[in-house]
Amino acid sequence: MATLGDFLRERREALREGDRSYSLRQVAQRIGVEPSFLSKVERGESPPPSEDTLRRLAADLGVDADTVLALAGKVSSDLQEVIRRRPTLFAALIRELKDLPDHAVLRLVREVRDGDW
Amino acid sequence: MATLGDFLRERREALREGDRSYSLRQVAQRIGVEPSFLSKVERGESPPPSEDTLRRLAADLGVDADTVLALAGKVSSDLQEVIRRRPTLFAALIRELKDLPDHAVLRLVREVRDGDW
DNA sequence: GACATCGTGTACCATGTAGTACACACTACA
DNA sequence: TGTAGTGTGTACTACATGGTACACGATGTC
Repeated sequence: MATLGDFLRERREALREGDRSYSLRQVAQRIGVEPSFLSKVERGESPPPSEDTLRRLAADLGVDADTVLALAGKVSSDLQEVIRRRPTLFAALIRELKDLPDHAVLRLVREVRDGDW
Repeated sequence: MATLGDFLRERREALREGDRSYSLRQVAQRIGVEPSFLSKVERGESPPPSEDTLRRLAADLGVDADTVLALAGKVSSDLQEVIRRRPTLFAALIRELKDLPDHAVLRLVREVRDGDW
């Protein structure tokens, strides 16, 4: 699995091929941090930004926020809140699904979405 | 919902009815923190302890660790890791289950546990 | 060849986290 | 009636978090 920094830098440089506004400086300005800070984040020299900053960054780069947060070692606060509201219930579920293959979990997601739960 | 401090204090004092070793000081010593710190935690005057400390405390008091962590505004690190490994997949699932009633989620847990997933 | 833009290096900082250390006053009880 | 144990108040601390501020040299572009 790529590191957060590599992932962000690769994505930004890819976008930059077709759009000069994806320079480190301009992205930094759009998401509201100092260029030097974003530079350090992309090179893994700084501990990852806050959830809010990561979300703005993910949005600017057009990538999935949950993925970026995961690479930063974080879990979205809205998911955490769902778990905190019913901790034993969701803990049981997640531990049950821990080792299931993707397709099985996905089947579950669809079942819930389509079924009359 | 009770606060962390109230929950811990009530539980400890209940245990203490039948066992003098559940004084604040003795519990503090068993779980490896200073009595003054545990006192502040029980009165909500200190930000919640670390996950490790909360786990030792939950174990000593014979209560569910996930519940205690939730009251402390935290989510068990092993659950977080499960999500971080497959962030989009688990994010989709959890958001799907967010507003489902307990019995529906529980049914899901059992289905997975018993079925051939 | 001037000027803008680029990424980076260095120094700094406010706030939060997760506690320790120790003295104090009260209660229990033998 | 002393002494052992109880909960609490005050002061302090080391480290992590999440950044800012600004100068620097390289690059590109007109």
